[in-house]
Amino acid sequence: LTRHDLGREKLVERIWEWKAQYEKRILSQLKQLGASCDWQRLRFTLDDQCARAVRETFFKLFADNKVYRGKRLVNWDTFLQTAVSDDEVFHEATKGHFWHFNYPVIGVSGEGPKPGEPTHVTIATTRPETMLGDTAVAVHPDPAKAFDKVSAELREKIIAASSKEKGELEEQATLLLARRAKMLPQLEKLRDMALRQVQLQLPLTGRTIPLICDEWAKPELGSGCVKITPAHDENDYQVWQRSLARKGVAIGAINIMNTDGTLNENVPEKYRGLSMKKAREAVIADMEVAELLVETEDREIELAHSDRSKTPIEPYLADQWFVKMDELAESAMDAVSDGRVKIVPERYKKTYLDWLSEKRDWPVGRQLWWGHRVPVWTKRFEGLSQRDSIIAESTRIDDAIGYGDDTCFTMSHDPDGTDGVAYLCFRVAQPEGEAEAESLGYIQDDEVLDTWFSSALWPHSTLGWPEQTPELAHFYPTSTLITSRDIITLWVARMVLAGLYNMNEIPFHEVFIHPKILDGYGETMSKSKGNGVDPLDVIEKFGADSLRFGIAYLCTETQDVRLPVEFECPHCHALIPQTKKNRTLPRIECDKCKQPFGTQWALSYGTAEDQALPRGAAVSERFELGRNFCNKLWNASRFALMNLEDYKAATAGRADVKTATDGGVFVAEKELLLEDRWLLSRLATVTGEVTEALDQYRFADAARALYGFAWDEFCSFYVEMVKARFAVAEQKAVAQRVLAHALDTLLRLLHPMTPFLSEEVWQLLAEVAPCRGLTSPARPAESVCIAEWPKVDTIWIDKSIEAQFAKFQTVMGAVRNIRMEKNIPPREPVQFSVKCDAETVKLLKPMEPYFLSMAGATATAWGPKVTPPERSASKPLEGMEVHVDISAFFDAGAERTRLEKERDQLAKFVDSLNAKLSNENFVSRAPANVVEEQRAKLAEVRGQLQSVEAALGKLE
RNA sequence: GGGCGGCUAGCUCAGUUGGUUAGAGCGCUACGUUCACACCGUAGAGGUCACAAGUUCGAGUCUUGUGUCGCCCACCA
Repeated sequence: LTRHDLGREKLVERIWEWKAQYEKRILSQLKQLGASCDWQRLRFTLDDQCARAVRETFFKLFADNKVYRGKRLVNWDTFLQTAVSDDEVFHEATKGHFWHFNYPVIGVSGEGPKPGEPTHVTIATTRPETMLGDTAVAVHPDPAKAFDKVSAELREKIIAASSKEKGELEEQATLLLARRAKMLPQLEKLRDMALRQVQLQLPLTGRTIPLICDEWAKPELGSGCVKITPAHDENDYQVWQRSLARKGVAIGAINIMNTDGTLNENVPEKYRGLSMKKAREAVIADMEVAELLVETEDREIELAHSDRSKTPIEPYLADQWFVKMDELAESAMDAVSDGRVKIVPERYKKTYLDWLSEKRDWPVGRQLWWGHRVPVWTKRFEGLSQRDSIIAESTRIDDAIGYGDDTCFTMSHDPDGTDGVAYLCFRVAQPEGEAEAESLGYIQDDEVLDTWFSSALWPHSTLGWPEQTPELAHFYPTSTLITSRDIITLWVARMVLAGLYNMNEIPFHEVFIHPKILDGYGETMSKSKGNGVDPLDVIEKFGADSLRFGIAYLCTETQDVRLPVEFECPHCHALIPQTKKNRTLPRIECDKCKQPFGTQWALSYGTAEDQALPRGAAVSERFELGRNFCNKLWNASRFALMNLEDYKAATAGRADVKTATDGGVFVAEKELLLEDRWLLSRLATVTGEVTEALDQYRFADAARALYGFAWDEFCSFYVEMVKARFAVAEQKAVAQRVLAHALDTLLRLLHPMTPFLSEEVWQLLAEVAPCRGLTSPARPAESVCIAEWPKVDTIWIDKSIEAQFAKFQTVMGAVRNIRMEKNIPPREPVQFSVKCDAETVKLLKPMEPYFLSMAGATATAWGPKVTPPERSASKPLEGMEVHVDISAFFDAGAERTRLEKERDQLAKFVDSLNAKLSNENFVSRAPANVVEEQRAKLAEVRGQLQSVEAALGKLE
């Protein structure tokens, strides 16, 4: 349905119906979540406020002389915005024809062509119907020069071209030369005719049009002459503009199209009311009858197409409201240049500044029927007397309303006389004033304002402007605007300039431009394409925190994100990939269970049967990451809570304690085990990383840091280790305190990304451990969302502790690795020994219980003099050797294979290091520390290689 | 046509100021359900970092060019 089918009132009614449907859905979902919302009140408040602010702004601009009436070409989507039926619009995308027409020459003041001059000018067009709006035919002002220029360009191309393309290009050059020889005299003759202002007969219309000179005519194409239709073609429009700027012949512009896509009263009667497509047929037929159709040529043509209807766009000339941008744009540029508004990432500053620097006036009118209507009433006048009476009337209207500040009256005159238009603008809706104006013959403008006009006011209009509300005073300017890059110019720039204009103050301090989510094919998700995911479906399937965390995880600085979409079969829960084909279908059959289900389209254009089908959700597997993570967190939290039942807070003020950053106290330092100090160090480091990442809008970095820490360090190591300590009475209390504290901090850090989960655990944690904290045990906030953001406890950050712990992890990894490679059954106990220095022994010996619980391995010996058992699998590590006794599983062949593989790898590494170090350039030019590092590495790896070779030798 | 960005494992993406043998999740392979978690655990396989030239002792990282995909703007950045 188009607006013409319905009429304005019905259309608006329909839109409200659609809105109401959406609201109902949202409301019911809010209810399910237990939320309440006075939606009606909110909606009307916002709508009223918005309308008021729009009118106020427009009035200010109008009174400030920043609004004017101008002309521009509007790209008209004939299919979507007009009443013509589907078969009356052009659908061909690239196939088309060139029609060659002859326009008779009637010379200067009708005396006909001079002897030797052509009697006809031939033009070619892909859109014959537009000839009814022609206002000139153009020929190049200097065809010889134009030919030379094209030839020169072609020659440059030939030089740069590959040999394959060369032949073709050279052929083109030859043709061009031949054409030049043949056509130049004729074109120069036409140019001379244009200079003496020769007129042509425009067939079918009875009008005469001038032959003019303009660079748009291309001597190398067609006949070298081009018809000019300024009201329906962008390039012709430019020709018109140039002709106005030049002295001499100024051509006109005739719009031949109604807004419903039919021809208007500016064409001869027989064509009026025809659609453009029908008019084309008629024009061609009539030209043929008049014997002015020279030939028809098949051609591939490029036309601008509407993104939505896929039909070609019909440009047409329209009178429009413009807002002058010079001062406004300047103010918005300054705000960013001098840093009052900071754009993140910074490269988008360029987009913003470049666009504004053009200071192109903003056409604010739109030929739609929904939106804020332009609050201007107009009345045409002819002659001075009418003009004077209109001025008198305007005073009367003012009087009728009673306050003159709220109306603004201006007039514009036609360029050529005393006729013109009077404009009345009302500041606020004034039924009496408007009625008075209408009774005097004023008509309200039919256009509505660009949607970005009201959007530009968003930061202050939503806070009640133009009233000076407390909200406005408190919240304006806001802190950060978060948006997508494709509306930096449309929205961000305009919000800044509107804010500065209305409020005299920027609307926000920072603008964060986030990446954009695309579908699996790299296309922008959109409702009309049907390739989106419904966040509500994602929440239904994966959970709200999973969605939120998943999005944060994807929010990297540079990249757009591809999100392959799948339908979830409501019957068997299989996932069916969304394809370009199935994404617009109202019903789909499941690949797996072969049962049909409905999609989001079932409601809009499915049959009743489709609508009755259960709906398949549109989701993406990429949110599994978030779901798994949340699940992991939940289970780890459950474990912690279970084991904190007899938790006792630490007592403050003990003498033998480590003093923390803020002077508070915890447990004795000597009570803390290596793993505690490792965890606290990591926790402090990660807190710093997350805080910094969030401060800089690096959401993915924050999410990744938390994911890695929570899963690989907190769960996989600390929680695993703490299990063993809970079994030992005297170790339990300290472990509990550290665990409670770590979980507490982790929840605070996670809260921005997993608010529901962290809040739930926070509440449960408060039950078992109401008083917690490292430095000064205290009762935390009653909700995590108001809990203080964790500070970085730098006192715990200890790189040497982390390095020591890494040693433990490496040995653990080596033992596990050997177990797997030797196919030792998981529950089979093994024994191992480690050759290492005395310091490492001190470090690792206390960890023996963990080797048992986490790798099923018992240590038999530690120290520098350890020798491998008779039948063992060995692994060289940095400064250590791990030997696992595998007498029960010994397989000499397999062990040899493993060692040989290891040897080859190490040998390769040694070679590459050797090569580097024997390169004199490297040794002399690289920084000393880098060279030293490489040397140390080489020594280390050589040692490892030797031990592998020794183990191999022993096997023999 | 101009501007911006992407191209790294089968897929989706990280990769700081150039410096060890380039990482993660999913998927894949093998093994494992007994004490938080199979939405799990342990281990493993998998990469000519789009291509070409250059700078450098050394390039995924810097420079230039080419290809390709995407977005924005298009008489003008």
